[in-house]
Amino acid sequence: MAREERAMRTDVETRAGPDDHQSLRLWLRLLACTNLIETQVRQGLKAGYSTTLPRFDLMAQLDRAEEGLKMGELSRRMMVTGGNVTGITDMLEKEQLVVREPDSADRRAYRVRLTREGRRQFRRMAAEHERWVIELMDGLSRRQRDQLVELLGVLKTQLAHRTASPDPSNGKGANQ
Amino acid sequence: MAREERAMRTDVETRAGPDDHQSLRLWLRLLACTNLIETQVRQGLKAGYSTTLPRFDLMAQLDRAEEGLKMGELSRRMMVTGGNVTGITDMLEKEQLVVREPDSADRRAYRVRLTREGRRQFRRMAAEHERWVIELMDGLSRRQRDQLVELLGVLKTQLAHRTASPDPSNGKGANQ
DNA sequence: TATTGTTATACTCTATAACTATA
DNA sequence: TATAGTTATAGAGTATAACAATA
Repeated sequence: MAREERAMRTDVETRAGPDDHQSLRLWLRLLACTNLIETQVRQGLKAGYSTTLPRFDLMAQLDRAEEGLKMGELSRRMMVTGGNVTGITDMLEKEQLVVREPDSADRRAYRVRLTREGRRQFRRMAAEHERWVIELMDGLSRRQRDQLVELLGVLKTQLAHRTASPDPSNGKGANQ
Repeated sequence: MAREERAMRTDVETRAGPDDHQSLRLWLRLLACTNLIETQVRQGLKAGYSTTLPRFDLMAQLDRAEEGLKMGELSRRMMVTGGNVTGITDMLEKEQLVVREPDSADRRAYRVRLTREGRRQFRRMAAEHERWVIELMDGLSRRQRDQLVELLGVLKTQLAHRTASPDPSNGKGANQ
């Protein structure tokens, strides 16, 4: 009988040597924590809802956009190229969790929206997702979590400046 | 002429609402920071070395193992199933960056090692990788980085307990 | 001409499962 | 029987690039 292989990408920090630089250790630790949590979340989404993180992400974007979003807007928000959004939307539409509706102002465009079932399912997922996260984080004190949120906020701001737009002058817009 | 689509997975935090729970905000922020950095690193590895993070990871494991590692050991350390390690190793071997050598003690097994060229290239990559990371982190003060390393250490420890081995009694070992 | 979205293609990473050769 | 590693397969996610319809 076949062996069941099971593996989860989790602790990349094993590749840090003992005398590595502080920033490198920080990065590997950051990555390790993220992978540990992400693995759990992915498995939860798959086991409980047969869905994936990008699908969850797309639905999350729509959940906060009553009037729906155009494909290009989804693409930008998810930071993913247009073709991918088409693919994910196709799947979700086939499962009747989202619909494409014609955009009244631009006949090239659609507005993608959650269906009622889609919204219902997303809310359920999101609530459970939050419970997972809360549980995963509960080894930290409230104060420690606050500190982390704060420090990561600083880091994120710094990173955004460095990474956001390699060439903002290139305002080609949309799907890019 | 075709439009060049470019996208980087970066800021997932856009999916957080204003009144979300603290742990959820922490998680989304963690994910955002990691994605921002990871995107940069991936691009750097691709642009400068035509390689990927998993390949880098495998080479990093080997760099710290003078006598090489068996496939199963690589699999465990990288937290990836055996088939994947075979595939990545195949590619690296074809490029003469690693070699499989017969294991003297077990004729079923190989020891995978970096070639001289592989080690040379890895060291070069690793040095540049570290420079990228240092630069990405340098918006934080030394003290802030220390705090982060510390707090993430706590988090990681907690997570490891929760996630490490779903069933440690199952000592089937190896490729699993 | 430029933009919106789709299609087609290709590649990497991943898991599952069956298979082989040794142990 | 169990383990080491491979092979085969399948699927998701991603990017690139060309395309049709509309602006």
